[in-house]
Amino acid sequence: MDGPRFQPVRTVRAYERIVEQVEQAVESGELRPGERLPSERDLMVQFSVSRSTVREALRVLQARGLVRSRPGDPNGAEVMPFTPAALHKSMTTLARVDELSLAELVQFRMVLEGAAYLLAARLHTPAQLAEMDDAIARMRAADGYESFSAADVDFHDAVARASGNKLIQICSDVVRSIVLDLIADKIRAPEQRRRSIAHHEEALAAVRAGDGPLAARLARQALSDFYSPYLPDGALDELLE
Amino acid sequence: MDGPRFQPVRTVRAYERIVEQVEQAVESGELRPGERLPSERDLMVQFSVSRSTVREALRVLQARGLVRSRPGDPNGAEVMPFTPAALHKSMTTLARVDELSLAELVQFRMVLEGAAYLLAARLHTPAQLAEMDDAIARMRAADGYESFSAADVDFHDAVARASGNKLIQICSDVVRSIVLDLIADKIRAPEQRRRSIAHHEEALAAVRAGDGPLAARLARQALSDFYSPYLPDGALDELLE
DNA sequence: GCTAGTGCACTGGTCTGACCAGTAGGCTAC
DNA sequence: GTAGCCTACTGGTCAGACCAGTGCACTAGC
Repeated sequence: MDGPRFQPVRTVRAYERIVEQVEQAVESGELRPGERLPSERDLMVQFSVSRSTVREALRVLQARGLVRSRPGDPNGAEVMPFTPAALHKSMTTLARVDELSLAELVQFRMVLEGAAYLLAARLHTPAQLAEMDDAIARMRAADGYESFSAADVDFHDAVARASGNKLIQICSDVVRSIVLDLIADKIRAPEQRRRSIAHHEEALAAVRAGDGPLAARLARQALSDFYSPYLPDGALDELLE
Repeated sequence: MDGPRFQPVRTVRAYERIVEQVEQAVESGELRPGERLPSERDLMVQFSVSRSTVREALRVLQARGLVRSRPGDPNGAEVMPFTPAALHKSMTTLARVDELSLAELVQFRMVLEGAAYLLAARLHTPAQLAEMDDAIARMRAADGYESFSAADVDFHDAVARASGNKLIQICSDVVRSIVLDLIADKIRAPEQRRRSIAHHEEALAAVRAGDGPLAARLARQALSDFYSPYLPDGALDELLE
């Protein structure tokens, strides 16, 4: 049985080949964000396929967030700058299909935010600290849950950016929005906001002082406090050293 | 200017409506993995659209990993169990477009693996420990890079599973394969393998002893050692407390 | 001369109807 | 009873058509 090692043949659909080619052009930088693809009618000539096939390929590319098309646009589809939308979508699906529990999501947030604070404490710039100060000020001034939440998101985003790691930033953002979405219907007591602000201030002080481990621990603690009412008892304890 | 607050109208394409409906059916559990969608010709009747529109919707659903279709199948498209394939794809794209540096990816791995070890140290089962032992044995017995790498992956996967957090497990897996892919062309000295095995054994001992923080630190250290040759000096130091 | 308005030539979105190569399951011939 | 064929499906692809939009060049009015 040691004859020539044949590979299983993979029947490749025409539209997949188109997707591959365009994808590769984008990834190699040959096609840059903002540039335009030829029109569908041009593409069908270039790839010598029918328009349906071109369109199916474009649908896949669009689902992956690589291009966007607009009806009536005299140019072809636009190559998009990267957005975490596709990442967000697939993670949301993962969470919705109930493969993921809320506890797992919050745990993941604790891990990511902890890392973000740890890094931010060591790498922050004065401008980023100012952003965090500003966000906390807006949290304190907020007159409703919506404005409070917006400022809160801004704060966390500033920390994530200060971490210098875009992947941490993106994933934090995605997971945060999923978690907030899942508990959106639950009521948040205004009293919780005061405690939340205090937590943020403590963590920010640690960041400012350059004490990464402390900042990380405070961040995890704050998340645990905030979300434990929605979770089984002790679900997050493992991450609070 | 305080008239009725009009919402900007969003023109919804027909195929998007189909995607939404099917997606919702899958997420709500109305359609379970393994079940079949009606055939395209049936769907065009049910949605009262043309087959092209149905097909474009199916392409999007397929790109999201929700369904799969096979030519000639007398049943319709199959609803897929969740796979992180879509997640993997979008993260790979993110890395390929050069939005992400190798350093950021490895940093992210250090964060995730650290968390996995921390949790695994506290939650592991005897069976999972046995899997880790077995993987290390196979690493030691490996006669080539390929078998070594496979055993290595098994080890890390066992740890990730022992963490009890599927999101950590999936993301670790995705990021690991991306990183390995990025440095695949670089040569790994066999001498590195011995050191790697020693690192794994140390970390496993810490896991077995239930010392999560130690296991996490060792795991991060091991990753840092392994990848630092491919990275700018000090790129990972921030995560080694 | 310059601007405001109007066509027009294009775009993407959708539809219709057709053909092909596969597959599975029932039917027939052995 | 079984091996093999037949048929009625499937998804993949093609061709050609229509529509509602969009941007731009051109023109009519100032």
